[in-house]
Amino acid sequence: MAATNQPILLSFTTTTITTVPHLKQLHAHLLRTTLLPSSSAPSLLAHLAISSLTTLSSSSSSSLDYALSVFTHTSPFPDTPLCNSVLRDLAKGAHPDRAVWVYARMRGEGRAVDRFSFPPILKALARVRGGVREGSELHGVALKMGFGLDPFLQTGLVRMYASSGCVFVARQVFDEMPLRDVVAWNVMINGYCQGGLYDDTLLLFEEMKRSDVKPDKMILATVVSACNRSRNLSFGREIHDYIRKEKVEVDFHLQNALVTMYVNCEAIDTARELYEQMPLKNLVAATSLVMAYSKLGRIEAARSIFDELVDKDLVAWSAMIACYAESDCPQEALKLFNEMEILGVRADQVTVLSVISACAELGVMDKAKWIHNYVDHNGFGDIVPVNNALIDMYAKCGSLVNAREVFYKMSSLRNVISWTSMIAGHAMHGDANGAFGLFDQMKAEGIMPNNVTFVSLLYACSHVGAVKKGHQIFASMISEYHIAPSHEHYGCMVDLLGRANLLKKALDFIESMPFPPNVVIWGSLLSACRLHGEVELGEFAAKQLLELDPEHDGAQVLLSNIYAKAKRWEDVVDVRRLMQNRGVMKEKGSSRIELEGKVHEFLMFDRTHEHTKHIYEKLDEVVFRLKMKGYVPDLSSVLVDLEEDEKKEVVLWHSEKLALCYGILNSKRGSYIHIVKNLRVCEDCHTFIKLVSKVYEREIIVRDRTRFHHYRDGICSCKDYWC
DNA sequence: ATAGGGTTAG
Repeated sequence: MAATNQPILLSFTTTTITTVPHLKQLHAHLLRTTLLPSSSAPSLLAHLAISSLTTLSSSSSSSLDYALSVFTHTSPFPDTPLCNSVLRDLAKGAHPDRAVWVYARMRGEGRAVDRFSFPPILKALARVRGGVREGSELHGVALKMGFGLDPFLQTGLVRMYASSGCVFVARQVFDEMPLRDVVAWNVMINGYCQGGLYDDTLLLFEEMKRSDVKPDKMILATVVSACNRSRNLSFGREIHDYIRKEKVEVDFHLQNALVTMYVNCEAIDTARELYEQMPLKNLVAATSLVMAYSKLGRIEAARSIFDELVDKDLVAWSAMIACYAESDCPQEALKLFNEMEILGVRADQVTVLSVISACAELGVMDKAKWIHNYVDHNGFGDIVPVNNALIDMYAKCGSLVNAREVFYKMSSLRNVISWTSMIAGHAMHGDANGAFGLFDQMKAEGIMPNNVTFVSLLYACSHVGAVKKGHQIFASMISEYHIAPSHEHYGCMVDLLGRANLLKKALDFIESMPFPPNVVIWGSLLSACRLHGEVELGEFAAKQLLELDPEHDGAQVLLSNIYAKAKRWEDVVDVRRLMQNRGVMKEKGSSRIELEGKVHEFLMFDRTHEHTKHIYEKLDEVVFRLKMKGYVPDLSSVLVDLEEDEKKEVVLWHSEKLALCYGILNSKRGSYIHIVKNLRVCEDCHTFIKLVSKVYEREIIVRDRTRFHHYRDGICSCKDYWC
């Protein structure tokens, strides 16, 4: 027996135990063997349990608890130094509450606490919620034992109090310290920083510089991170200068803190320069750069940082996927998600939310169903924000039926965002009554609407021209719900009044605002003027808008539209020349169509599709047949003063018409055609698609920039109240 | 035998 046991024991004592099976195996051996001297077994076992605790302290709680039970069941109970070192490991691990537990066991077993016990327990208590209660008790115990002036104890107390939100008590202890070294200063400074007291952070740092303690790299990292959080670029730069002047060693953490600080203080070029100097690219710095470039819409810059990373973690992947999802590149987002999956990186909630919003933007039912299935099969199905995102996605993919299904399945989990997503969904499909009904139901269930709920409701009103109801909702928002209207609410009202051709009232409304109108508000008025051919007020609105944003392309496009409608070609030419001089580009219209799970994208005049020839032939045929039914191309949206024939071509080659013809080619009578357009559908295309739905007997669903149009038998769900 | 500092991000 001894001969077979010995080598196993030896192998256990010379290597670290890292897994529970290891420990269990050893435990079993020790319990079975009778040959070990009874006195040495417990101590050996306790040591081995410790060696496993070191690595297990950050793993799953069940593994940890097993090792802990081995530790606490050794007899006699482990002595104080042994317990102290266990406390140390537990305090820095993933389950600091277990340190508190061991401390309780220690006391219960009559083991004395010494000055070495306090720092680890305090550290653990600093990381446990509500730990300050036991922490202050411990404070008293330590004072009674005469350790009051022990710098290790005091530093631990400062940290414990500060991280429990008791910064003032922490400061009191700090002020009582007879000797404050760089660690003590760091803990106090960090305490202010974590507590959001950035002014105090920087003040204390200044105070430290006046004392005889010299700042080191760690304290500088803390201070730089305070500059980051408080967006204090100038102080951050000063610290950076100090670091260079004093030749402080810039390690990983410090470099990281500097890059993050520059990124968040919108000094992205400086951040990039520093990043380029890093010998090893750190994930955190890289990810914050990716996110910063994403916010600026610089997709290629974000991607190049991302591509350089060798070991990408989930956050890096998620940031890049979100970058695409938020920058009008839903297909790239899905592609990247797929690559991530192939590499075996497991998505989390944040990733999934980005992917759902990419699917929403794409507007393709096939993909919507795919991600929904993914959600259900990967354990995200009960997460409220995920379900809310699914509701929004289905609405944006044209299916209120599916949106409702998700909504009803949520039952008791629904929150204000779930309801608001449903209301917004009905609004975008022009079902105002559905939206109002949901609102009543929501109130009946006691869910308080928020400002976004009201934006959605007003939006529903403006899509059907419900002027009276809109006023009513706007008033009740203020009086009943005490929500102060924001730019968005005023924008909806201006939109509502403007579309209803109450332009003067819209202007009055703008003038009644308690704060200056913004670009969006003037834009709403301007587009209403375009709709109703109102030149004078349109010019006024455009002038106001361009004063706020001289680069605004939409204003110039709309203004030239108004002039074109009034056949004021010289004015059109002037505006266009202005646009060209300023390099203003009109966003190109594009339309997507989904056929058998494949997405085809068309631009205006597009001739790149493999079936271009057939598509244009079909277009000729469709135009011919529609003309027989009385279709006359409406040229009023054409900006340029061309010959009539040329204008016709410009109108007929709009991307949605090309997509539609491709759809007719590839579908049968009685089927659905689903198109997503990035801009608004023009008036001519609107008429054109209505006629196609009748002549070719197709149901056509078009999502444009602001809403859905369901065309069937020559009629559109928007009842032509749109634009 | 055993003690105090920076892990940041969506």
